[in-house]
Amino acid sequence: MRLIVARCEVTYSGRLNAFLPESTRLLMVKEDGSFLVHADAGGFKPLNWMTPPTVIEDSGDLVVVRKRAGKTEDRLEIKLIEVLSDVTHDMGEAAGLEKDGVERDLQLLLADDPTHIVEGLRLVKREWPTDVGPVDLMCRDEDDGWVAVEIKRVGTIDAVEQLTRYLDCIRVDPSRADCRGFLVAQSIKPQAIALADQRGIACVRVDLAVLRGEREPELTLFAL
Amino acid sequence: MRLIVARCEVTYSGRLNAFLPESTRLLMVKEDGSFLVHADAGGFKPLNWMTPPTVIEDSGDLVVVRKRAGKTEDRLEIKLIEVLSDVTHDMGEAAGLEKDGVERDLQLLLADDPTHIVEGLRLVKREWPTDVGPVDLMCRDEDDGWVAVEIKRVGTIDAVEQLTRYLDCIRVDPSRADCRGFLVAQSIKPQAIALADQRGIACVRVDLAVLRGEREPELTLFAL
DNA sequence: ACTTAGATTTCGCCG
DNA sequence: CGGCGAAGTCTAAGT
Repeated sequence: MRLIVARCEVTYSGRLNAFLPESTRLLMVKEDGSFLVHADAGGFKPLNWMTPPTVIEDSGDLVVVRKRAGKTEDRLEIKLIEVLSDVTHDMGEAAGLEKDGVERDLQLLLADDPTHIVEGLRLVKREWPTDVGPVDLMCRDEDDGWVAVEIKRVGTIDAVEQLTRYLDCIRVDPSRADCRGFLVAQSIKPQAIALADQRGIACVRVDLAVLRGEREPELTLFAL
Repeated sequence: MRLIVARCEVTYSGRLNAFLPESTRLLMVKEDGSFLVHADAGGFKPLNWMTPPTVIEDSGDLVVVRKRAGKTEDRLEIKLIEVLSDVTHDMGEAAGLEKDGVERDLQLLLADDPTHIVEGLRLVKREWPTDVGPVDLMCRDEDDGWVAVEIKRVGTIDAVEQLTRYLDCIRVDPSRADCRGFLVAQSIKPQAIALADQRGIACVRVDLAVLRGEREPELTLFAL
């Protein structure tokens, strides 16, 4: 990885056009061809960047990063006015990132015990296929009625649209014409709830810690 | 900006949990409290990060970055195994980024001259409000018929869904029951065109350079 | 190669 | 402050 700290001007042309006037910034050149321009503020996002594959030309006072993007070309030009530092470090190969708590984990926990969604619910199949994509969970309720469940970390209007498409598909089969829909998420947006109501889709909020049994539900009615 | 190159382990807990085993990485501490962990590959996204406001504690062999996130706390722990480099640069104040060519620019240009969408079209209002969000442009055609226009940089199936929701809402008013829908974009996906056709929504491709009058339309029929 | 859906999405605007 | 929509979104997976 090469790290250059320099006063510079940056011009980007490609999917849009952008210009950065003279200032001191960090230029990062990764081993895989990634190129990033970072300011000393502004959170995790670079001011400008280019993802691999790139071609980088460095003529000393001008760095040009290019990439083929369809029929046109993405181009990043950095005019170096004063280089304050220019070092290269060998970092070896990267080690993998292990994550836990994303949508897939929610789905596995709920598949393991669908009663967290609604009492008496039983899993028929995870990733139940339809013509327009797989339903996260297909279940049966206490009365043996079909229930299609869409799981999200954050429930938005798009999730309701997605579940609606599935239900349209599922209900074509007369034996599943009465299939109900559930949107299950850690948090659900008001507009999603409104649209779900319109379409007769139920919304359920779940808590990751409760699903794991690390914490008791806040409300336990008539616990026996 | 402080730049540390070190062999380290990283643990994140917050919205999810994540762990990075020992490897050499770049730790970036920005003046505004942003903290980033970059590998020597993987594009513009850091492996781990935290956006301001943060509290950073550095005990020499352990760096802890903390942030209040609602009722819980986000926490990033970096166990330093070997520090290869640790330098700080003063970068002064940041200079603003100027962008051009995003959806907003398209919308302004088309609002200024809707005839680029279809001959004879006149603007009634930009960001015309409905119950499910604002329509980009509400117009009238040559015969005084209502026309709702959705503008995107890239027209996808989602854009058609969005415009459909708007139209459902708009057409509730009997005086606008015949309102037509237009999807206008620099490029439109084949599937979006197919769905739009099904729903009687027209698709129009526009060119940023043409809108600006920098270039003539490729096809001029019977130009007078 | 193209499309779909997730992401600690982030970011900016507007209420 | 929260909701909502755009983003040079990026990225991984499926087709």
